[in-house]
Amino acid sequence: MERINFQVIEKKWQKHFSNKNLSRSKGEKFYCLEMFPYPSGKIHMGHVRNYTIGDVIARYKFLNGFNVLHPMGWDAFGLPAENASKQNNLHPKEWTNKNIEVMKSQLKLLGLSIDWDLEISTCDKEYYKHQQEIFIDFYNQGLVSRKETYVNWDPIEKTVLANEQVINGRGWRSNAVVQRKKLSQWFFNITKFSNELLNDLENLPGWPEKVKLMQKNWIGKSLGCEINFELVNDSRKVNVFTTRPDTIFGASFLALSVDHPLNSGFKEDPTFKKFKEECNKTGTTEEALANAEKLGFNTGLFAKHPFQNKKIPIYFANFVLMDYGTGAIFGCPAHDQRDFDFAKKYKLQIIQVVSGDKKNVDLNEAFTGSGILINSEFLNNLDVEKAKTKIISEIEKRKIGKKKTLFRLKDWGISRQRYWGCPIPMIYLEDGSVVPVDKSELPVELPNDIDLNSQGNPLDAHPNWKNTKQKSTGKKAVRETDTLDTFVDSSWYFFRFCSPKLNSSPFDEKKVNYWMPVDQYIGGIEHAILHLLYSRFFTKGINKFNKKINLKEPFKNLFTQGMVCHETYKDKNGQWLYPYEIEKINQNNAIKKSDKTEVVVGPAESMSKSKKNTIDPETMINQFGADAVRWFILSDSPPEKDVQWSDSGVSSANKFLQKIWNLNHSISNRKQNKVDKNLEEKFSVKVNNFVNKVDRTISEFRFNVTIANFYEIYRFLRENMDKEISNKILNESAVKIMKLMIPFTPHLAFECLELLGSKTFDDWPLIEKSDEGEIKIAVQINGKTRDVIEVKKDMSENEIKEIVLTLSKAQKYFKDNKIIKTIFVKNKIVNYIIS
RNA sequence: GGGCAAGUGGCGGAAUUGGUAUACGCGCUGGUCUUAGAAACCAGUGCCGCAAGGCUUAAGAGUUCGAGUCUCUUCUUGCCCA
Repeated sequence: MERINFQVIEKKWQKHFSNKNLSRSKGEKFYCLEMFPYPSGKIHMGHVRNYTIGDVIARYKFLNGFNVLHPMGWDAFGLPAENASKQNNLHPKEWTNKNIEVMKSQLKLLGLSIDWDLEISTCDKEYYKHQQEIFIDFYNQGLVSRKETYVNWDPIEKTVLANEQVINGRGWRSNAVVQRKKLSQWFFNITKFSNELLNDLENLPGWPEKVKLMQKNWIGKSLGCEINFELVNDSRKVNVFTTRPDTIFGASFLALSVDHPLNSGFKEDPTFKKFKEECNKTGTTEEALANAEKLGFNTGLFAKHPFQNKKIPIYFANFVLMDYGTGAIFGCPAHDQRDFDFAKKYKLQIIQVVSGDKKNVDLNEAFTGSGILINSEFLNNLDVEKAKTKIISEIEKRKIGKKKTLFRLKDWGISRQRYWGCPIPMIYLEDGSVVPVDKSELPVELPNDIDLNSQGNPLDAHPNWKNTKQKSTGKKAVRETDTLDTFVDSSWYFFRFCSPKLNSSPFDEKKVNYWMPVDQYIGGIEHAILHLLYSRFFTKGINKFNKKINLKEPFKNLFTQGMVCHETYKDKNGQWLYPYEIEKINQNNAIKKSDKTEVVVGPAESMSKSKKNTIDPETMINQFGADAVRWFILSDSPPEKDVQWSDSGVSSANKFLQKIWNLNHSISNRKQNKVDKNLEEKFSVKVNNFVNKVDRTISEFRFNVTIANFYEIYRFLRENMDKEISNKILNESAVKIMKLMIPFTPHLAFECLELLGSKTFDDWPLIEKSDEGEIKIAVQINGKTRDVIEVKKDMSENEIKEIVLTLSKAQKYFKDNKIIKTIFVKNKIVNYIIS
């Protein structure tokens, strides 16, 4: 058997790829982009899957005549670099660049069709200088603002923590109790585009419905109205927002946020102070608010019901927040669970105003379904939707409130008290004004000489850097020492790839108008909301101020691939073990290699360092070859679903690729024997059908099915090697099939094409429609399949009946029975209904 | 609690979208070759049954000549939102 050395051919063809990209002078453009990686150290299997999927698509499009852009870069700013620096005493820049070198070489081992001439890195000043320019443009467009908000503050680290860095109310590293602190922060006014971000989802048919739905829920548009409540014996008013104005006749209390202005009379009240403290302990997430025990502080004040002669008590409550709506609600216990819980606790009235059957019932919980209005004066007998419309128009007529749309989406806080990020290009003048840095001074460069072990933000502790002058006036100024959230870096990198070397501006509009939008974007579902929403916001922002850009959405088609999973292993002490530390005895049992003790085999979970269930891609490539790794990671599951890594799987991929080589070798050395034209024709038809199938399944992203097809065609070719088929036809067929394999296993495919003497390496086999003369049809009796017969295509019902009654296994069913009815579907089935 | 998915052999998964259920791969069993193992090759592998045959797509109903696919109910799992 002929053997092939994968290491040798992979090196050979990678050298060949390195001076080629997928661009063509002719052909429609196709921008294929995978989410760029964070340079954490080494690539992991998730990257392998993501970039293999992308490579298949990029190569497939190229082979089909498209002019393909397939770039790669590095999402290179971020906290891990700072942490690693403290541990290894290595500057974040050096740590990051070292990782980039390693990961780039690993990606090259995979044989990806990436055009490395376009490589960008977000921590490079040639990149972030343009980001600062865009920031200033956004600022000038009113898309940037400065606001005071509550943040998670770590008093030991003296820094702001992200929500996911707060564990059980403590800092993840310092273990200090996290405080809610009010800080002045920079924001992108993403809410200015709330409507567009929501409505334009409808123009994205190439996005998964799931992702669109998640974004829709995140933006959270709700229609409702504001109602002004007058107070009893008090000139102040409380403006309330509600999405259920139809339940106004069920209102039995008002609930206000502790930060509501009405608190002015209570600020010195010790009970109120204690209550407010209690409220601050409750988290701010919607989930925490819903689950927390409902607490109230009775103000002793009353509001007048706007439609009835009735007094309504006013409470401060822990489940109402100042930054949603107006910071005040009216409570309708019968139809909102939180209000219901609250009313039960404080013994407030529960008035049912919506009912499924027009009757009052004793409610055990809030009724939130739809129904008919009751106990509601002029709204009675209307359904919920009609009642909403009517009450809103009534409220507007009486000038006590107005219709209002509210979004759940909040502005995007972008200030981070970190060193390793893009400096925010703003300065503070002595007169208190805050202005952008002059564009001619960009970039505001990160200083290299910093002390990462200082407490708080290192930039704040760097006086030389911090103190500056305004260029135009020469006035003394202090720099903003916060850096940008790293989500900003990844919100426009796809623009930069269109002209990555351009120095004068962030991008060349002509190139952007040619290449954008990204035709196929590929990445993990975990970015379904934030990264994709922010990128859409940036595109809309750029579109707003740059009139040369005509682009509403950045990503035409989106594909979200599943994760790579692996079994987990624990030793008898409950310690996680790496796969290489254990030995499988059978499917469910394993032992530890070092001491032969028993190992608990856990279910497959997404690969993570903490569970030690990771497999190193480079080790696998060295052992089985890059083509086998690529092949396996696509073969076992549909790409959108999770895939379970298995060593036997990748090993069998390697064996199969070896067989493919061997087959091609046999074909190229085959001795010609007799030729049967008829047989040869049938053979060609089958090969053609296969080409069709592969083409279809690739375009549908069903690569696991494509690979199953390759196994079948291999077997078919193998079986026909000693049949009466000409060398010419066999060789042509093999060339076709190897071309189909280029997107999956480029090294092997090219090596085989060279062996077969192919003249071209950059085209796709013709998709010819071809008919098979003979087809199989199912013979059913009373709907059950009793036989399958092979007949000529398009054979008539009568001809088939003849065959069924004389030759098929089904004939016995007709002996004592009459045919009552026949259902005949040409070329598919015939079904006889018999008595 | 709400929304959205999904449920097919020992496992990963196919099924031309209402027309041969279990393709293909893994695993397993037997055989050939080999000093032995590995590799390679051949055969088998949904369940029950010696067989003929019967049963089978989470469970149950419905529509249909025909349902993994459509409808309803229930159960389970996953994700998102609360």
